[in-house]
Amino acid sequence: MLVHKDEAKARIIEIARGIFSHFGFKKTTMEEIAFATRKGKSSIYYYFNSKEDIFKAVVEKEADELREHLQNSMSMVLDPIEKLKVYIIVRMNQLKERTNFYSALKSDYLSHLEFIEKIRKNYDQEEVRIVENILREGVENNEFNVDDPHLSSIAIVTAMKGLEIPLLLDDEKKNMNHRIEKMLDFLFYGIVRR
Amino acid sequence: MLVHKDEAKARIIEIARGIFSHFGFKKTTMEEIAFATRKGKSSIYYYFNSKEDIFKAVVEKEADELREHLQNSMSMVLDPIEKLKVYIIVRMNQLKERTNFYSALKSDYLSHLEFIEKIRKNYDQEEVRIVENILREGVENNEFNVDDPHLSSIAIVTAMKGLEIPLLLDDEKKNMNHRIEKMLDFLFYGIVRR
DNA sequence: TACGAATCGACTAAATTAATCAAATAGTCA
DNA sequence: TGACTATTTGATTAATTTAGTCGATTCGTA
Repeated sequence: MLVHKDEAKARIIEIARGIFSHFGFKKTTMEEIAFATRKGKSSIYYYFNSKEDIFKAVVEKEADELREHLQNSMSMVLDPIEKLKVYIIVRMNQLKERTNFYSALKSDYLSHLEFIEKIRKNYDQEEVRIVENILREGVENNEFNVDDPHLSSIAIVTAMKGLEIPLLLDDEKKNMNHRIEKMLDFLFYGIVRR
Repeated sequence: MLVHKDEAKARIIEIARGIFSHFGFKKTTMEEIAFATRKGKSSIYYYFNSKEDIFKAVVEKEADELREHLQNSMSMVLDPIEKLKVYIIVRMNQLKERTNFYSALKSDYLSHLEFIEKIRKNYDQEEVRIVENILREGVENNEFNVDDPHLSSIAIVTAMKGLEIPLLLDDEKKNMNHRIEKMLDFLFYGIVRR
């Protein structure tokens, strides 16, 4: 019964993901989620307390998958320079694939909603930590020349955010990899100990 | 002033088309249309009397374009057999390209709304007339073997509608041309005078 | 049968939204 | 300029929509 319930929840999350990704948080109604899951609206509330909760679960699952993908990719690499490179590239490519989802969120220009911001900030902090760890490793290995890893990691993550915008807005996803490589060159030229 | 106003209307129609095509009629709000056109919501009402009116204008424009495309394609062809073939193929391919628009409409399962049905029926009648004319031509040329062109044209249009559904629902657009050809074979084997 | 798990319909309070209107602003031409 | 029209807008409202609740019903199963 416990397992069964979790299965049902997972199914709701997955179906809701599809709807949220197309219509965004605000425009997605509980009734649609219910209808798509072939349940009554009230049944959904048996599994989740609110629309927000479903949305959080969806985003968390999304984040989990991204996280996992990143960890898998990085687990192979030891050298901090390569690690940072892989991290950024994989991250950007994943984002590229998830563009639909994120652009749907943007289309609620309700994005300012507290809890969305909160989720976002949490995830940003996690990213900063990951990058920071890579930087520290690089400093220890004497490969990086960074005096304030924390501040630097914030700068790098911020730079990545900056690259997200043209990625989400434009459809010039083709030049993207090229642009990322450029940025990496620039970044390393300043960071790597010569 | 008159021209200027029409330009503004045309611009609103075009921008609204984009929003409708993504969110469907119901989920699209006047405020969004206004925001996207960089106008106040009330300004939109200066150009259109209602949301319905905007939607009608959008659909009409869409239909006009399809019509024009069909006429262009058919103007080249004289033989009724070829004409019918071209008509069906072009029509289905156009529909394929416009799938986004139509599938957004489906996602309002408010599609039942009277006026959407009405628009649809009007357009269906027009299609029946076109096909009917082609059939009559074919009968006169002694190429077709059809005793009731009107009824037959309804049958053919209905068959095309039948093909629309898998086209809209599935994403197997690849097999589509193949399927259309099959249908045409079947159709002609029964229709063409041997 | 009994008992908890799951579903559902009916309902409400709150939020959203289409449409209106009167007032403000921009544009034009004599 | 000033008078007149075209356009835009903010405030408002009436109607609709929707998130969330609750009590009742059905399902599964032991």
